[in-house]
Amino acid sequence: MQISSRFTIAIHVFACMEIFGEDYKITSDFLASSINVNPVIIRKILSQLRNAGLIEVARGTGGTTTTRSIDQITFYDVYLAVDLLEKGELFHFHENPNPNCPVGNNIHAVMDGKLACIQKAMEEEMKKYTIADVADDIKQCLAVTE
Amino acid sequence: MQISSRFTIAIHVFACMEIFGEDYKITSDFLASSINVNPVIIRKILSQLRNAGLIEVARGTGGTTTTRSIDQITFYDVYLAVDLLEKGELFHFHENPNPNCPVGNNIHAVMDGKLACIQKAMEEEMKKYTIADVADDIKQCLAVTE
DNA sequence: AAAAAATGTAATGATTGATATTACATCAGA
DNA sequence: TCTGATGTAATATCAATCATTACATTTTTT
Repeated sequence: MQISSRFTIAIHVFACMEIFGEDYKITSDFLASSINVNPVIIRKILSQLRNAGLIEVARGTGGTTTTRSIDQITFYDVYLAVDLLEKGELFHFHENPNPNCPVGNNIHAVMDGKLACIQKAMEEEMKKYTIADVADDIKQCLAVTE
Repeated sequence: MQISSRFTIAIHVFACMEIFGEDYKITSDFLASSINVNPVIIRKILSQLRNAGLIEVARGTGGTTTTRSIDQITFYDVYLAVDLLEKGELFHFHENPNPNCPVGNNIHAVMDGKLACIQKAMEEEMKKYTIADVADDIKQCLAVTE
């Protein structure tokens, strides 16, 4: 099963805030038009980012701003905000192995540590990339094609 | 979104094959009873493992065997066999960013490499663990509690 | 005070994937 | 031939994603 597109959409949101923030007011309609999804989807994601403390959203007047420097916002921060895993577990373990079976009785305990390591490897790699990396790369793309 | 329990079930299958393989015939009913899911689910997973070349399943008579030593079967092998990702991509990218927007036009190219690195970090960690590791740990659990 | 523009959010629907279950054709060995 | 097993189609339930409509609420502007 894939990780929800909410994640890439959220990164896209931040990129728009950085690239267009000075010249435009960043509304959900504005974002929806760049990302090409429904504005309500954007608003839900903005809510999640706001709840995670990553952005502030102006009611009434509209507009979105980051609460800290974008080189301090990692992919992992965004992932946590937007892709709520049940109890934070990446792997879905089958619920009820047979406790009367020597394997069923121990499989969970034996695998948990290994699965946690795998999840951690992914999360640590996610922490290496920031919104600033994405914004810089896009700026470079734009500079080249000018 | 979580990774399907087919993955942990498949590991459980291999563990049963190793722990019980000498004393019992490993049928889908036998496995279903230890894992506590429907036998048809097990048969589907066995099919996937067979298609991936990891096991052989005897028709008619029944029974399952591995095609190679279990210290040569990694979590990654099992994951690939069982959790078919669309085009192998862990992340679901929003499909149609606006090509007329400077951000929408470049976001995909700019992010793809980073997402691939994250996915690779996870896959490389998966390659570190084998079925033998799991089986050994279970044997140790059983030795202690005897 | 009213209008305009935007957010917050509930409600509904379509679609997809996971899992469970029934049913039955097929296969191999006794 | 009978029995026990696999292979697989068909169907159902459930949860999650994403789209969409509708509307209450908030803030600024006029």
